[in-house]
Amino acid sequence: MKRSTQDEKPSARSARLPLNAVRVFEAVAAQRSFSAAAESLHVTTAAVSMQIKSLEQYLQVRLFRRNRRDVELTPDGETLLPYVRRGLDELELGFRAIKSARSDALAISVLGSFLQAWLLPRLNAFCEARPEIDLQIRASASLVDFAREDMQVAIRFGRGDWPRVHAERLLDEWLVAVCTPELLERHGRLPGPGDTGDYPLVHSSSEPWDIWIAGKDEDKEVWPVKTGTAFDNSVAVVHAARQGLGLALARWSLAADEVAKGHLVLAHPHALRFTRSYYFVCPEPYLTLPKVTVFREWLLAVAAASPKPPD
Amino acid sequence: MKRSTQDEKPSARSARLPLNAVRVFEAVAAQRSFSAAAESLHVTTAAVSMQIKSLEQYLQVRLFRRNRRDVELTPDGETLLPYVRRGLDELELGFRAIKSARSDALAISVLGSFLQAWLLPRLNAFCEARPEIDLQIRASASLVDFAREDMQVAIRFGRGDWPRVHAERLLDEWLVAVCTPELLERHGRLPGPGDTGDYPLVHSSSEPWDIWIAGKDEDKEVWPVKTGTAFDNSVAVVHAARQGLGLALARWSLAADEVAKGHLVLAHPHALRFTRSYYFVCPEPYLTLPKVTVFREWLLAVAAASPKPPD
DNA sequence: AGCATCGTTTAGTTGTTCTGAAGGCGGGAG
DNA sequence: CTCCCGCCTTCAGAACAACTAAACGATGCT
Repeated sequence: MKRSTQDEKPSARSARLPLNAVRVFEAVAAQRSFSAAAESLHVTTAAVSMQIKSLEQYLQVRLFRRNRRDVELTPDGETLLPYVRRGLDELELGFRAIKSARSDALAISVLGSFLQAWLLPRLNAFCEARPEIDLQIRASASLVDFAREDMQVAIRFGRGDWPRVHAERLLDEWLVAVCTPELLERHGRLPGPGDTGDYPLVHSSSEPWDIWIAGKDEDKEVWPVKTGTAFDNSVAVVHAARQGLGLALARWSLAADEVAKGHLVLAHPHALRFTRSYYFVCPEPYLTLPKVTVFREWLLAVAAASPKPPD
Repeated sequence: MKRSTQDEKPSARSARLPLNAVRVFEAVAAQRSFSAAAESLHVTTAAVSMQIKSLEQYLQVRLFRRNRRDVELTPDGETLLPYVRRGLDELELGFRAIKSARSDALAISVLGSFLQAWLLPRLNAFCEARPEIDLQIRASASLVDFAREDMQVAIRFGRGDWPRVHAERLLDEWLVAVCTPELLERHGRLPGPGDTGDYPLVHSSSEPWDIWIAGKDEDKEVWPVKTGTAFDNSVAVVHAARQGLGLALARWSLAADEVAKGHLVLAHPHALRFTRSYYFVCPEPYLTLPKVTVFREWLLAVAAASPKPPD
């Protein structure tokens, strides 16, 4: 093969960018340690050291400041890191896209509470309508990293401001005061937000009664812990209320079905709006996968048909 | 170094994704040919063939259909390609970001006509205010590929819908009918859009008089060619009008300065709005580079202070 | 002080990637 | 029809990049 020095194709990508060194760079930056990165890459520290050195030589820039006890990124390294993360994520996402385009499995990540109280009761209809799609549900409290896991879509609770994903509002959320009809008859309607009358209260650690009393949104991440019956699970609170244990402050989406069936009633017509909502989330390019499209459209339709609280 | 089989760090990126093969894949996909890709990568066809083979083995998927005369992407390859492009672009962008963070040069790509008639007259102020920034202007009609060129920002004309860049509206654009004051005195005001009276007309191929007569926007890409004095350059039309050659249909941004100085006057107060505008464009992450921030803020301020047409 | 930790260096080895030549395959020219 | 050409593939060996092990320097902890 002949080689000339000046025959670059105009669109040719510079053939020498040290991609493997880039991967090593990301590992070191993530662990802030050459040795730890070496271990996670299954090579020796020496190999990592050399890769980083070669990348630094290529870029003519020092990427890490080697301290005695640890390693930190230089400003240049700090600049580079987010690009490298996004770049490698994108490549990995591509590999996963192919894998998932080849199978009929659709893996969904969803909050346990939401799954149990909202999604599961509705999911049967989808499975029957689309038996060819093989749903795999994964309940999880933490955010999915689509580049690291074979997951195609997620339902998340938040403000829809997650970086580099397609996020589409599904359902708004409210807090309502619910109890059994019997309890309501015994104690009467609540005078209003800010007052829980003489009701026995059922507490949830994530939506404490303080919110209702303050009449404000849930922006504070951590509320003071209250004594009394408390659950660390938003669904458990609803169940407790259904058992007649007391008045519960519940997420509307989780209590709505029970209210519709008459098992629970609102002790006050007011519904306290969350600033956060439920979102349908996936990597933007996955939107073109047929099974994702189908599921998304079904989900949006079902969400739109979901009852809103009174008030 | 000890090695166990099950000690994956949870955050470790799968260490074996064949990054070099990915680069080869992109080259082949771009050129639709193993041999051409080989040449642009400065290796033999055999090497390319093996890289692709190893990638196909890794993914357990055929990426190319080898025809006799050429090569085409399989659907799976088609799926993978955009991810690979984005991923490699992002990495390359990172390298460029470091390089450009280290220098005080700010490279700007801008349309020749806009540069000449709008940007240059204003740029001096910037150079004086920020002498430490070393501006490099590049006039170009085509869109810049920030991943392939060492260019930090651009000014483009369009609808602001370019993929994967930050685009911010700078200036709207109008078409106005301009001529010298003498000509206006001789021929009088135009009766209205759709009528050019008995004026001699100066034509520009990119903004032909058909637009004015139709009173419609310039959505059609190609207009029928008109006979008569015609220029293929939007600035030349303005100059021609200034020479008294006739009535010109000119972009407001290019004629405004001449109008302000009284060298040109509007033959009709109507200004025909373009749906396209001038945009400040750069890769999103570059927005954090100080020199980009400084230039962007200056540019937005100057654009906001730029005169709007009457009407 | 002495050991432990961490990154670097060196020299030698391993393993991957590349080359060059040969080969298959099909289309178009003669 | 046959031959040659263009294109990708395969193979064996060569070239090279990447890796390991071991020794080393630097530093902090005890």
